[in-house]
Amino acid sequence: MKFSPKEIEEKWQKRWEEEKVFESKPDGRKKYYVLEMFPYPSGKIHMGHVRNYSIGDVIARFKRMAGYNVLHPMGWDAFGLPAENAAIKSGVHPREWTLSNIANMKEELKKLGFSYDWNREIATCQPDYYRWNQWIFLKMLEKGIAYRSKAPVNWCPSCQTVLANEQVDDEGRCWRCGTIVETREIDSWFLKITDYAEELLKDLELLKGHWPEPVITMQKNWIGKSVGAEVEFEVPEKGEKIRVFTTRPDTLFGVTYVVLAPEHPLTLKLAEGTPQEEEVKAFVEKMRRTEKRKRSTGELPKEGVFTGVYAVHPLTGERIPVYTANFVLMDYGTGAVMSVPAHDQRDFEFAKKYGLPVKEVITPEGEELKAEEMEEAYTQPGVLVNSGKFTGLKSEKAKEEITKELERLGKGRKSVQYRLRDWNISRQRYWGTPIPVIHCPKCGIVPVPEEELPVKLPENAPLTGEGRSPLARVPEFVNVKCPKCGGEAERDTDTMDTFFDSSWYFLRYCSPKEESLPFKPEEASYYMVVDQYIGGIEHAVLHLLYSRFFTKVLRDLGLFKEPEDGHQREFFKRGEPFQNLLTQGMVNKRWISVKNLLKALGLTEESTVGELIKALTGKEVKEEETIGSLMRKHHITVGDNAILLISTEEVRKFIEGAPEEVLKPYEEKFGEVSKMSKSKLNIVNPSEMVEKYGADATRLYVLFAAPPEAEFEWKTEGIEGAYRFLRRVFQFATENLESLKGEHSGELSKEGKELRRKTHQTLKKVGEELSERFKFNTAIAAIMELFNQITSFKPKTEGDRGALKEAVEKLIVMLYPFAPHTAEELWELTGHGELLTKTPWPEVDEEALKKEEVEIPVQVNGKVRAVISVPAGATEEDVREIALREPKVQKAVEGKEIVKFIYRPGRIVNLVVR
RNA sequence: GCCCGGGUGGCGGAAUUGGCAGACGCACGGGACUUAAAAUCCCGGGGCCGCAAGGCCGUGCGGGUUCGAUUCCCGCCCCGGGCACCA
Repeated sequence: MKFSPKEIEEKWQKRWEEEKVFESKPDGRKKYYVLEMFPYPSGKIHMGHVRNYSIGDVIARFKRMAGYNVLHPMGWDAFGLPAENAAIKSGVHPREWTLSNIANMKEELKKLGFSYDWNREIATCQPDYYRWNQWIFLKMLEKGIAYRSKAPVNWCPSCQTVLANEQVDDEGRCWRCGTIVETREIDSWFLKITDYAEELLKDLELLKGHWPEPVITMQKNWIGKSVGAEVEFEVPEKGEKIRVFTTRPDTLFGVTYVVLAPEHPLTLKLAEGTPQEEEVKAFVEKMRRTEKRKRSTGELPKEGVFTGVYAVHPLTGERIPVYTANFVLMDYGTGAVMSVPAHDQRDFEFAKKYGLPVKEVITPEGEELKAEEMEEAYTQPGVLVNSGKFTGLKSEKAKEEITKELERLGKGRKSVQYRLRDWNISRQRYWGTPIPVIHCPKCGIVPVPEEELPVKLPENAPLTGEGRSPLARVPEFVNVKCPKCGGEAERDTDTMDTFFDSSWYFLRYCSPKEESLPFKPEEASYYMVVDQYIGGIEHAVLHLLYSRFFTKVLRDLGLFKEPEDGHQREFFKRGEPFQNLLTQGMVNKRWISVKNLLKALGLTEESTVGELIKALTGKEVKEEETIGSLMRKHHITVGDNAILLISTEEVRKFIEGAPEEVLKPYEEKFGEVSKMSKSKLNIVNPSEMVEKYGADATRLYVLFAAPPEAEFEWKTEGIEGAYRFLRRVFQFATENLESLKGEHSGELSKEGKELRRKTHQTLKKVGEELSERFKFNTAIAAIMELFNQITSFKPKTEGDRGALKEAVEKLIVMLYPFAPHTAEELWELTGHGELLTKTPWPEVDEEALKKEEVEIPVQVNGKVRAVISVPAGATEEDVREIALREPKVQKAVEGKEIVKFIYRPGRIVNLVVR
């Protein structure tokens, strides 16, 4: 029988849909919620998606067989800039663009045969989804979690929009378009995530062992908690106080100057009327023009000016100069620092540059430190010196004591700072959730009444990519009556950051059609917490932190009904949405740039096309055009994939075979491996793979190539291997249908027993991998091993035929989570009436695992010299005797004294000889 | 600079508690089938020496603990990622 994946796949996808086997409703069974990060509908499924969803599908299908009520939903993160950019470029409405992309991608997902409950599909751009964004926002507004503030924000001049700090990369570029970000002051809506900083940090403890360690660390760093003290420095001649934050109150006596951020409100105020006023003004102005990124990365040399005034040290009463400098940032701590040059490297460098005093107040235990001899700051803890009554204390103790003293004097207090900033959710864009508030000249900010939700996006906003929000240019949207006073008022014309949409979508899946609340408390109580979440590491902070924040907020709003029992109760109580997280690695592909190809061939852009052809094929042709000129003609740059160059008509006509094949040897040797991306043209289109090899082979390969969390390099040969394996299994089963369908009983031969043992060993191994370790690559390897044993097995007895039948049957079942279509087909062909999808995962027969004889390696001085076979119940004495009888062992110990005999039952023998 | 993760054949990777290093697959070599090729099937393989039996070496490098180390400890090198004038 011929193996035709296409037919098989269509057949079973249809059957599964007809029998509604992937639909889930709350029932008496234990639930299992497996979730993959929903995709942005960019147009096509890419390999990263395939990998993500294949991992999820293996888990979902296995858990279903293991008896769980599995919730496995899919939806679309459908708001966002690309749709709007497409509209600007080609005039197509963002809704149309998005919905047609969704339709296309859904088709692709269906062809891959993922076991989703499509009844629960959601798209965040639909009013019945985003109305709940608005509802949640209003609840947050009520609770004071959402607030309005004028704040310096990151403005991307290209996207014409405000970006969150998280959306600006470390080079100060927009995360989407790469344009350098500017700073602007804008009225915006913020969410007070900082109120939850402590809880978000503390609950990371609960996630340990369930989430990958790097993700936990990244979140921890992102929240960035520092414990220290706030200290006040008075400036008597101006009647002002400078508040600073420090993590080292123990170094307070070493303060020799104070520094304000240039943007600090006191900077200009203090300098007023001093001889330094003009200089300070010029400095502040200069800093305003300096890129924020450069300021905050430390790549600029330290620079500052004296403000002309002195502050008073809170404990010693000394007069110390006040400076303003570029290295102090307004948006961390209080925007001012106390400088302790002896014990802080930045302060040290600044002090040396401007000739400010260095005063040592901490020494390493048992050592002396001289300020004048220091070449860098001593930043470790130690023992206090020159610190009045605190001299002699250790740093830790001194921190406490000095803080207490400040509190007693009313000049300071204990303080905790976080790096985490509140989340700015306002976007001056069209394709997002309208913010449901009305600005009334009389009443101020008025929330849209709940019964008027959703505030729908108008269809006809002009999308030009310029100016502020497109919604501001739709009068019938903007102009409304104030719900409070009935007077003329205006709607807010901003839309929400799309991270808002994705911060709670996993809850909506629990009740996707609910009309009176974002989700039904009983349903969320049944399905939540997500048992297994799977997605890319790129969401380690943003999406995952926001989702944790939202879940905690929704819990505090009283939207959950706490479950009576269950292992996840603790996660539920703490508002943690995802119990286990798996971050899958990237799918990479080898490619070669024009630059590297030319280098490998020993050519330059000045070489002729003729020389290129000769180097590639050995053919002599007369083509005098230079490669550089050809590249300019086709807009190819040296960083582009060389495939572009080879595919130009001028080159293509001289080479035989596909351009990919011509380049392959050069890619192997001189190419590089990077993430599949459009710009590098190193993309493998999943749908083409499904077309050519089938969904099962594509999925099997992606899962077999590497463990899920590791990166892997896509190789065409690999998917061919997966295809061959499936075909061999299919062929073997269909060629042996008679014995696989029949009833067999009787005695087993030795080989028959071994086959049974292998079958149950594999079952045990695969079961463990699927439920605990998620190392799908080794699970598949084990299945392949079993298959290799099956094909070399020659049944001798009727009982043997039974063992063979059992082995193949179990193999089909084990194959199911990875290659479900092929497995279903074989299940049916081997005479099973019920869907394999509905078949329970088989039990391991512990009896079959037992061995009569065990193979034990025998080492002499740690080197393996022989392998002996001993009866399973052999005593240490028996084993010793068998080992010593072994000729190879005898040879190795000949003429030597056996000092020690080590036996680890069932594992190893080691003879120590001298 | 700080914090994670990693380094094993030609390649992807395996070794679950310190116990036979290299499972499984890919690529490769040899053979069978074929007029031939492809496909398929069988066999082979870490390196060095050897006709072979066998021996020696081998998990980034150097040391240590142990009967025994890819695994544990100390010191270093390299690669990938995150954070970073954060007070």
